Amino acid sequence: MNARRSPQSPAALSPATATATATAVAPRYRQVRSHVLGLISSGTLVAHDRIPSENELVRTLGVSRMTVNRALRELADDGVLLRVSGVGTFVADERVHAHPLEVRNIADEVRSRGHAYSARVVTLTTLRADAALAARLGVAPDASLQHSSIVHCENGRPLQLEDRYVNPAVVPGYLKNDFTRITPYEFLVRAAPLQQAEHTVQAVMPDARLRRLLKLDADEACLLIRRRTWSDGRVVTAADLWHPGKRYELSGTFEPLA
Amino acid sequence: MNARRSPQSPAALSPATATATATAVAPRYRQVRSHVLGLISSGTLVAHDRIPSENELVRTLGVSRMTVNRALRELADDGVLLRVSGVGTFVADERVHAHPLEVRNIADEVRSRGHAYSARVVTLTTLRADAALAARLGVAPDASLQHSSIVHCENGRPLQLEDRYVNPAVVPGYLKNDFTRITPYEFLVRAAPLQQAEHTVQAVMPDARLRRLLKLDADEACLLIRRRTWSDGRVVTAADLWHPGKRYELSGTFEPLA
DNA sequence: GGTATCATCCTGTCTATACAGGTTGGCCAG
DNA sequence: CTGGCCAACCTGTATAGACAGGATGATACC
Repeated sequence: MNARRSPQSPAALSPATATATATAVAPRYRQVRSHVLGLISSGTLVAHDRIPSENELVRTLGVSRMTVNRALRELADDGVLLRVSGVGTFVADERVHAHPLEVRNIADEVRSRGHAYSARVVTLTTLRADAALAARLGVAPDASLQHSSIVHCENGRPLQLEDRYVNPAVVPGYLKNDFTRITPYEFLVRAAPLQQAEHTVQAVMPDARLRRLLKLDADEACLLIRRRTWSDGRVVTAADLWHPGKRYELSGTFEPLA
Repeated sequence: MNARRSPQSPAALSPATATATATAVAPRYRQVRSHVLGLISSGTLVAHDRIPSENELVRTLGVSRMTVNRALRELADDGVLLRVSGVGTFVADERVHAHPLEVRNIADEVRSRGHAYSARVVTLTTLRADAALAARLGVAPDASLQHSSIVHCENGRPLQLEDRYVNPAVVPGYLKNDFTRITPYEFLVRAAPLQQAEHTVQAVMPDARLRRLLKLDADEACLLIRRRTWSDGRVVTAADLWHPGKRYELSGTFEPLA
């Protein structure tokens, strides 16, 4: 079952090689990438659908096969597409997989998959560190900490609950941000250069709060990533990142230096 | 065949495409990648050093510039190199942003904590690959595979259930081992050098078998690490590593920048 | 019916060539 | 010495053409 035929494209992409239009034009392989992402985000193609073959895209978009190939290969690297040699290229299924313990901006990750990012702020508070938090952030017990609790969503579905504690002595003004417009990551990396990070990964059973905020199924486990980041030898922030077990996995390749 | 008669040069790479050697030859851009990684791991080049330009590598390695370009671009994407348009390509700083999951011997891990390691062999069987397993190991459906199911214990308590599938065409004699005396890891790294590994990490709910073998609490989630390792371009083994959520976590720390 | 073969399509890789635009260092004129 | 110009080099992108090898369906043969 091959399903959908190629949705007639409005012919070629940018004004071909019109030399230099005043404003910078995205590279062609980027335009091909956007075109395919558009087919997915518009709903024209959904998971498991076959996308037009490289040669079809060559004809409809008026670019060379190597250019199409690069666009599709990168989308496959990003997990958006699945390529099967000799068969075709398909829209990957929904399971989200992020890179191994990497410190990245979740909004960028979601957008790179061609999906809509949104955030919901659950709570923003200033609190006093208990013994565990004080040890985790390297501050005195009872020190003042800023705490945010934010749900990051992909296409409106919860992808991560982020419980974050920030040491105001290192980065002041954290709670003044509008976290529906800027992610904690974006603010913090600008405020304090990231120099060291520590991760732990655990599987946990969700409590009632988690089930509610992440809209979890009854029999769904949670992947918990706990992260601390340092700048200038001091802990900038500690975060608990909770992910729905059925829709999220870490993945990555490891290549020993030859 | 042999389209690529290579204009031989001093330190060319593989013997071009010598038809079908029994073992698959890595693509040329992969060989370029390995060559550059070798310069770094050998200490010939260190952080901030400039690496040979694309055209130099073209001359030294006897490949086309597009092939070199792909290798370097991918290494830059991985954060190994830093490319500056118009200037050159440099070895990047030590990585702060990513931490690969390493492949380690669980017996060493346990012993390094000063604890007693023991293993219980649950099953050892030869079986035929179904479609999913065939895809995972890159073999034909119905191909023969060797499977081991082993519980690794720390001080007598289950720490990991390892479900492992081995391609006997790559490493024969896997099931002949006494896995209470040698771990699958120890046998396999000796039989086939580890050249690449892929991991995914998920949180899952345990089924009855898992609860029994890992002696899990009723409300305990499971951390599932799925790993594939390659040698000479072929999948040596695929493993499902199940860990009790309450007693296991992955962790990693990144060194500060110089 | 079953089976073997072949044409066709697909992705994956590789090459040779080309042009763009940025950077750098040297050379020359003022 | 300074400033401007330019050649040489670098990466980034794009193209056309080619072959390899897997997958697939049609066709011819037994």
